[in-house]
Amino acid sequence: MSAKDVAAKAGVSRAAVSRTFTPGASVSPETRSKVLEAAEALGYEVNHLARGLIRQQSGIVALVVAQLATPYRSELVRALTDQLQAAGKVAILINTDRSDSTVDMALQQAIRYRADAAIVLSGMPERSITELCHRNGLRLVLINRDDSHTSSIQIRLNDAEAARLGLIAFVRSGCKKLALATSEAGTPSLVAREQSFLAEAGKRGIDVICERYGPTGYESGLVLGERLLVRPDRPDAVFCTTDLLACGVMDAARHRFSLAIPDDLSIIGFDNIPQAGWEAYQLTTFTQPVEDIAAAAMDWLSHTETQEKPHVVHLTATMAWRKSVRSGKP
Amino acid sequence: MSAKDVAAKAGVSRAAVSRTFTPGASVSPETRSKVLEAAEALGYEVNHLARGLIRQQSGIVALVVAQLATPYRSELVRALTDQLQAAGKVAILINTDRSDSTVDMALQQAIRYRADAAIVLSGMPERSITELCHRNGLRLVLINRDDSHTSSIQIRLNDAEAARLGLIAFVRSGCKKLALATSEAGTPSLVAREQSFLAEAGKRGIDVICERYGPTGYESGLVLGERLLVRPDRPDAVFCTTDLLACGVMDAARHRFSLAIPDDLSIIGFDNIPQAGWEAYQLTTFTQPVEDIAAAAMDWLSHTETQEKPHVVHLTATMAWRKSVRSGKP
DNA sequence: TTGTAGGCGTTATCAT
DNA sequence: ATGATAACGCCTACAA
Repeated sequence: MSAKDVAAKAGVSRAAVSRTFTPGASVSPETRSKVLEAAEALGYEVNHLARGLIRQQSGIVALVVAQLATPYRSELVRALTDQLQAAGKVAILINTDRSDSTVDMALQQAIRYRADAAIVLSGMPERSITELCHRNGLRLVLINRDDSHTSSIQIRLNDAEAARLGLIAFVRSGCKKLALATSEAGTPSLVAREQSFLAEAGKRGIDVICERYGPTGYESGLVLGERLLVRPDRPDAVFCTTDLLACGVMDAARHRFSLAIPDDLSIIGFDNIPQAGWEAYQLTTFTQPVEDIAAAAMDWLSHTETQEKPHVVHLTATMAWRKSVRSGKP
Repeated sequence: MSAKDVAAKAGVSRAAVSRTFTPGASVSPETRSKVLEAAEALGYEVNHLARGLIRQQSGIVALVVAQLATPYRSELVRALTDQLQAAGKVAILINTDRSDSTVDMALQQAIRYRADAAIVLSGMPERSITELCHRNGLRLVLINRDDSHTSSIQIRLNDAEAARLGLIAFVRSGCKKLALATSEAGTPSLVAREQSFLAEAGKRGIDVICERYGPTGYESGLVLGERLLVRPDRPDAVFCTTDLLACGVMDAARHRFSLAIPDDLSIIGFDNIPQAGWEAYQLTTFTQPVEDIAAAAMDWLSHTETQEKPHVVHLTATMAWRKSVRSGKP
């Protein structure tokens, strides 16, 4: 089942077989068809391990991700694999849920398989590992990460501007008592949203109740909702740094406090996960441009000229208006 | 950055380097440490492409999946990659959303990278491709698929028994007018659930309204709910072959027909996706044993003795009682 | 325990 | 256009 076997069966040299499977190589139509026929008969498939070895590029791209089962993450991974495949590459998926140091482990694994690039969706690689990647010719795509380094690209969102718009929406709709709900994850994008919301409020002299709890998931939202709504100075608007948190807050408001949304409480989230559009939520939020993110990564990967200066791409999450913010005037 | 470089720096032979990185090889502690030191200094990592080439096993396992962004699928993929990594393997993710023939393309890709195995979560490989996999030593794990073949394992659920239990639950709670909602996907597990529900109803002389529409997602559930609830003989219980469909049906009932669940309408789903546990749904459903599924796959993969007889593993989805079925007596 | 030599399946270079 | 030959980086007898 190797090229040698095919060559023997077709009565040609191994080189001829190789050329047949190399786009743009010079083979006569006759030998080509002889080779193809023999390959078909033998069930031959080119060995990409061997090919990668000699070509010095494997065609492999590593996807480093935590919390894959989360709506936004799975959507992004889907978009990424989709576009990667369309470009003739193959994705290896590395899960970093177990421990925090595993982002570095993941990158090491990527190096061992001589991946052409690694796309990091979660966690933060150590500087030393980043360096190691660079030395091993592993290009890095950092999505919503902070650290920058040569031979890598960062893809960023307009988190700050979005959060600012969220605050303005609350103010315009006449909300008086504003709150912010976030998790303890402290990832760059979450922090950016939080700080920008707070900063804009401060600029306008508005007080914001700030609550922070647990991991970034639905259950944390439930807890955050409870904490916020039990207060004597109950807020009438909550900006959640994530849709999952927002869903939790909404459910807490409705089912534990019998509040109506948006009449008693306005909510804004971030990500625009599928559930945000479900009838039960109809959440006003910001859309993660997953296809654009994937496209930006692909675009940079296809530009093989390894620019030495760090590269940053800014993408924008646009507001998706639904029904979780009341439209009344002050 | 190859073993040769490390050997030179450490003043030993290439073989010594190789042995240092091969668990259970005989190296003296002194040479070992010399090698490790040199490797560290040079940033050396074993090339798994080359290793796979000579060992005849790459350590790669392909995950073939469609609709990755769906809650159940992403959960399963997470469990699979997790356990794969724990076993020292690496997962390549192949997305088959684009066209139907791409399951075969996916398997071809897996062969080209000399994957040790492929785990198929979606779609159905052609018989000829299955054969090709076998010839290329690619072991196949089929999850909830029909076709069987030598050198492959099937992992199945108790779909039929679960559906039967669902019907019994409806009957016991005094529901009179039963319905079944499913998609047009026609995958083996969906069909099994549907037919078993219908069969048990038939055995008891109960009529079931059967509605089928679109892909297996929330939006289809909305449509199915609408169709079912607009009927003059409106059902008071709906078995949905999937939680996503169930959520859609529930939302249609509540928001388009102002029905209360479970008082006016009882619902049972399947999968136990995270959303089924959300306060807004509290859906009674059947739990996909994702960790067990992954464990079963891993277990079979670790047994390297390639049994020639096709192997089938049966796992059970247990009922998760929540609040979408009324508990009243007839 | 250590080093030497051969081969895994490709592709690239160089003749022909 | 085709075929021989070297090389990619590694592992594994085999011999020392």
